[in-house]
Amino acid sequence: MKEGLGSFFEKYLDKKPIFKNKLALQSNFLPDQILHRDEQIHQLANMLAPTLRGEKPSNIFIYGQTGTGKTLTVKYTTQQLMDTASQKKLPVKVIYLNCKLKKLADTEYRIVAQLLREYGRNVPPTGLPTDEVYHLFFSTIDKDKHILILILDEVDQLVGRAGDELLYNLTRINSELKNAQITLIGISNDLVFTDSLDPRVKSSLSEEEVVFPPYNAEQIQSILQQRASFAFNPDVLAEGVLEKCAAFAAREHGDARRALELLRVSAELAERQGDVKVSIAKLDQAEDKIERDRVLDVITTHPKQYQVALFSIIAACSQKPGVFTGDIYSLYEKYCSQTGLRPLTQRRVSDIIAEFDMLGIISAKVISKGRYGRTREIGIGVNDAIVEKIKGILSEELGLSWNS
DNA sequence: AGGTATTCACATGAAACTATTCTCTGAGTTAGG
DNA sequence: TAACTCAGAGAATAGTTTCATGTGAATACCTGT
Repeated sequence: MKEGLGSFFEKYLDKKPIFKNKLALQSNFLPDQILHRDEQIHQLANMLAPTLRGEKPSNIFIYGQTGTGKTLTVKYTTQQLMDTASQKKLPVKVIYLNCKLKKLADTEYRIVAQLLREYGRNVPPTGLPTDEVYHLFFSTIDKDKHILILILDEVDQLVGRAGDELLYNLTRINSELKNAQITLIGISNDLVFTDSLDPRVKSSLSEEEVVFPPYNAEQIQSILQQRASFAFNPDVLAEGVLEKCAAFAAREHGDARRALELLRVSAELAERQGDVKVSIAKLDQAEDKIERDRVLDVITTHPKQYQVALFSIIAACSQKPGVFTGDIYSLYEKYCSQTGLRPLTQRRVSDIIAEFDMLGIISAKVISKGRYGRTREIGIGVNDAIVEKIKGILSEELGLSWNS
């Protein structure tokens, strides 16, 4: 047994590795050359340049769909800016915050707290009144003269969760600061989200705008090429893999992140299966695996109530197609009493169903059945193999069986 | 027949409530001088 | 008297519940032919 394992490891080491540098395929990898975004980089650089003369640049609003290189470009540009600034000893500070990160920067309080942390002041995660944190921030930031460029990634998430109060305060804060000045860079992939903003916030946040169009298949392919040359040892990619990968991602509104993930997972699969090459067939497997992992992860990390709800949905859907919210809810109540769980209200379950729909695990469409009311028509949103997996997990987690 | 009005079964929104986690404050307690 | 402890007050937040209002189209109900 021991020897078997030993030789396994030895073989493993002998094998020529597929990856040279796996990090290059991670979405936060910052290559020193960014392809197909020259124009946007140029615009950004122009907008931010006044910083170097000690003038506050306009606020900038950036939008484009997911995986179009927004974050990457902004990080790259500000990085360059910082390099120049620190060479010339100019007082510039760049802070990047991703508003989607739970528990870190998704509410007003947490953002200000996080900013303070960037300035070296530790702030408790709770317990303090919000305005006290604001005051602290105020005095901290105004202590010495500098320009702060604050990048808020995925601002739409922040506004959806916490309202535009924070943005309003931040845009207004400049007039009250004596020394420091703040410039906001908002990044969003929701094009219509600015409509829901307070008009004052909207106009001051988007003094300047930069748009990131989706990549086309060709561009994605060259991006993949670039990353692949970093990430892989030569000759591990089979003919046509990059092409297919690019085509696949281009189909989904030019999302480069997807393409990179697909490529990475394919290679991981190949490596694990002991192949020396990444074949085209691996791409399909990888696509499957990504989807499955995503779904299963969602299920196992959600609380019991969600699981019972999903259990009910699957149970109902496997009986007959075209299931409605009411059916689900009564089933749900039944299963709740079986498991000894206190059932949630229908209002809540309705939201849970909507959430599962968002996650793509089920498909729920609001339809009107005329005289017979308005409800959601619910169906399963993933393929059968995954459903079977889900069934297994759920019945184990909940201790319910599928035949009642 | 053609046109309105109803009506159903929830959807969708907003506000209020609950439980949890955390800080801060100040009264009471302790130990040392 | 200074240092320490510990309960209670206040905050922020997530997850709900409660209450209120909205809604699309299949039917019921008219109306006039």
